[in-house]
Amino acid sequence: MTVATKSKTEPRWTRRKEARPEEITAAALDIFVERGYAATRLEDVATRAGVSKGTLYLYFANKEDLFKAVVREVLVARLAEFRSHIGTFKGSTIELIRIMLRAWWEQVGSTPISGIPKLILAEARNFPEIARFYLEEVVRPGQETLAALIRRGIERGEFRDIDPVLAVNLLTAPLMLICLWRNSLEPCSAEPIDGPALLEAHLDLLERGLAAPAH
Amino acid sequence: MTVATKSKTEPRWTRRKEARPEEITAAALDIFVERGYAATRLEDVATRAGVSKGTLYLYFANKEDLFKAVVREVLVARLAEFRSHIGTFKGSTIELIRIMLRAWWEQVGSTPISGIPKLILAEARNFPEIARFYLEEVVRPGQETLAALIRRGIERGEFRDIDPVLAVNLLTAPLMLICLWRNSLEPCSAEPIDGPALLEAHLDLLERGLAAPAH
Amino acid sequence: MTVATKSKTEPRWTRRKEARPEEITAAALDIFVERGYAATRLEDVATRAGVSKGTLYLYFANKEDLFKAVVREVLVARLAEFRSHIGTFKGSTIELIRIMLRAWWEQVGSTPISGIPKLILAEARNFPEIARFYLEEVVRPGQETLAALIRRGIERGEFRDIDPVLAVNLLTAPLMLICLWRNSLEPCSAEPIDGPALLEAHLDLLERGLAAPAH
Amino acid sequence: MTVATKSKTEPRWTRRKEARPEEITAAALDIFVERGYAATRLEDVATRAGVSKGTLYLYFANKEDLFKAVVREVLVARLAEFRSHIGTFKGSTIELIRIMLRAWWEQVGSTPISGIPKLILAEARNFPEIARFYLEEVVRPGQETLAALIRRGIERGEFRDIDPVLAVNLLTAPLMLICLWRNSLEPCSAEPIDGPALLEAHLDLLERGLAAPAH
DNA sequence: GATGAATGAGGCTTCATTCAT
DNA sequence: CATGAATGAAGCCTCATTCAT
Repeated sequence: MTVATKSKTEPRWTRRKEARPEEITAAALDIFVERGYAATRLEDVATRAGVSKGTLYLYFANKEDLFKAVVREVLVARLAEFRSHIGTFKGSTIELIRIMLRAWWEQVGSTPISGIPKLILAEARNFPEIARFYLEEVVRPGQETLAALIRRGIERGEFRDIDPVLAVNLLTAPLMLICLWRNSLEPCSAEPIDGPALLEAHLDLLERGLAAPAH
Repeated sequence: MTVATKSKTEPRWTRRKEARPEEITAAALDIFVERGYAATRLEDVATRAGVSKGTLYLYFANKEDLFKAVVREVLVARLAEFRSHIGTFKGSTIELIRIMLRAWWEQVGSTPISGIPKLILAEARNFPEIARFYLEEVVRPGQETLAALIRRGIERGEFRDIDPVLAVNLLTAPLMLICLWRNSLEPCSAEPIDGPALLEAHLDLLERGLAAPAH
Repeated sequence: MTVATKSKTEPRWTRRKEARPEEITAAALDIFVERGYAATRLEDVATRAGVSKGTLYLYFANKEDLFKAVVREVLVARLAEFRSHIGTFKGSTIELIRIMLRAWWEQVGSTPISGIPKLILAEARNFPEIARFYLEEVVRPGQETLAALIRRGIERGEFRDIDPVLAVNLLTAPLMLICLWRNSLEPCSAEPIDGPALLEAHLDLLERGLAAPAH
Repeated sequence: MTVATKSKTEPRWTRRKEARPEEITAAALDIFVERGYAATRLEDVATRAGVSKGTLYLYFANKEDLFKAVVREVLVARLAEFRSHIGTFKGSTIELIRIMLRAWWEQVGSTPISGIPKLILAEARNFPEIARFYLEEVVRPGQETLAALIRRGIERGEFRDIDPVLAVNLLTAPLMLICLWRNSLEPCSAEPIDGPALLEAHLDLLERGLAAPAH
């Protein structure tokens, strides 16, 4: 929220107050993803953020508020960024999809943000409000954007006739798999998933599997 | 104190000792899936199982023990059942896969067992031991079985050359999506996923996407 | 309560019901002495007595009642026995004392009954009623008997002039020490006290320490 | 919520963090001595210490840890104090003993520390570790010191030939009696023991009973 | 603003007690 | 009579939250 052009007034303070909330939500994201909401102790969040327990309450009303802030902040920031890209895609539909998935890997799949889906899946039933927020702000828009892409492919004769909704689910399933694997089983000594390779294989499968029959 | 004149009141325990553990784990599975481990209160488990709090401790040493019993029991029971089927598959490889996925839907995807993957993904980092158990007893054998199927398809010239490990991930990703969706977002008023339709679309995609080029 | 003259009716039962209460109190004495009242679990008492938990309640109304029964039974039985001896003592006073202490060792100090004083000291403040019972039925009569002995020694010119009450305390202190040591520190790997030797040394000390000056 | 207009209400914590542990162990000593370990409720300890239940856990990991801290703190503090006195004794051996016992009365017998022996005797078998600690740090050194005194008396021709170990037990038995009486039966309306008088009588008995034969 | 000592509601767990068999 | 499965009150302990400094 607070940004670059800030005053130079307090010279003796090295840690800038304005950065606090972000430092805290970043720390909280890590621990919420790692342990889940209920098992996360605010003391641990505070410690990882380098502040005291009491300080959390200067910025967030309570644990639930912090949780929502974590989800919202990360999502809201990324969503804006993502949407701006989507409009600019050009070329053949499968090429658009290829570019999108690669961008997704760069900005989500390979970053701590990949922890958000795991967090939400795990806590959805304890936080229906957050689940709905996520559904409406992330899932639905994402699905609609992708469904539009699929429809574009069908209309342009690139893809065979397929239910766009089902196609969107098939398109996104491996992305979910990557997010969840990376943030749950992989840290428990499972061998890591090779994200880029899986995405390329997925794209190959999609290209052939969606292709319209050769006239 | 006076006992003589009452004889038809509801009995304190009509059911058998042998039935109790399953009744309890069934109730516990529901609630663990719904809320996660930490947020699950044993009192709620007891109530849903129709027993008192103390009764849980006649069968399980503590909460963690109950949790492990839930995972182990459900998995172990299903695994045995599943393995017996796998050996009997015959016919073309894609047909085998088709039969397997449909069987999976019948026995896992459409049942409460679909909650187990969600539970494990959510709690893996709090229960690394269970994560490892699941990896070794479920994930790895499942992946190996499927990888063998893929290899069979390649060797018989049915499938194009593809990394079997990646193919297995692509094959299973929509199954995971179904499990997770059904047990997290769907109960929060998200529109339900049509499992059978998604699986058929998935199979179509696989059939075309894996097919060897018609040379 | 139930006694010797019992019918010969049920021939197929080997374990006689009438022995039950004593078997239970004997087991309970051991465990109460070992762990204290609060830390004693009735399940352990039942197991050691070779009966089920429910059976305890056929003979004792509740835990407290069992505790009181243990104390009372052991004490009442011994007290009667002891009192019968006391009247018969003869000879010089120090000789009487010598005989008494040796009898005490035989019948109390070297037996499980030595656990009773430890039990009562440990639980007196939680069971004032028992403490008072013990004071009035055991401590006070014992002290009076001994005080009478001391007075007899003084009157007969055997002992120097000493406050009989204090003398009784000095007389009994090593007995207490033996009881407590044997039932608390000794089982924790402390080297055992040699009861008979200590009593003999105590008697020697008393003989010289109480002796009237040779005028 | 509104804070401004109240400012003179009782403060939640006026005392220092450093004072708390001692306040708590002092309160705990009282209640542990009074009720025993198992029957002591931490809530009562907290109340007597003037803090809340949770506060105990800021200073002690759990109930057992608190118990050990009570024993250790009281003993360690007194032991150091006591040892410093012992070296400085001079004069005839019986005179040394006389001085020691009087010092013991001042510093132990007449103070709450007299509750420790009762506590340890009562709980030894539940806390063998503490029993051993007490044996090695208190009982054994004390016995050795006293045995050395006895030997000194024998060597200097003041005392007759007696087994020093037995003599030590006879020497300390009345002290134990005082400790136990004061902390168990006496609070249950038993008439109090006159400590100083008993100790003087004990010293008289010892002086005569241990004295070497006249010529 | 920032701290961390203090609080106390709430959950896990034990075990004395009950009662259908 | 005897059993032992079942109960639920009670106590230990955790941790989100508050607030004097």
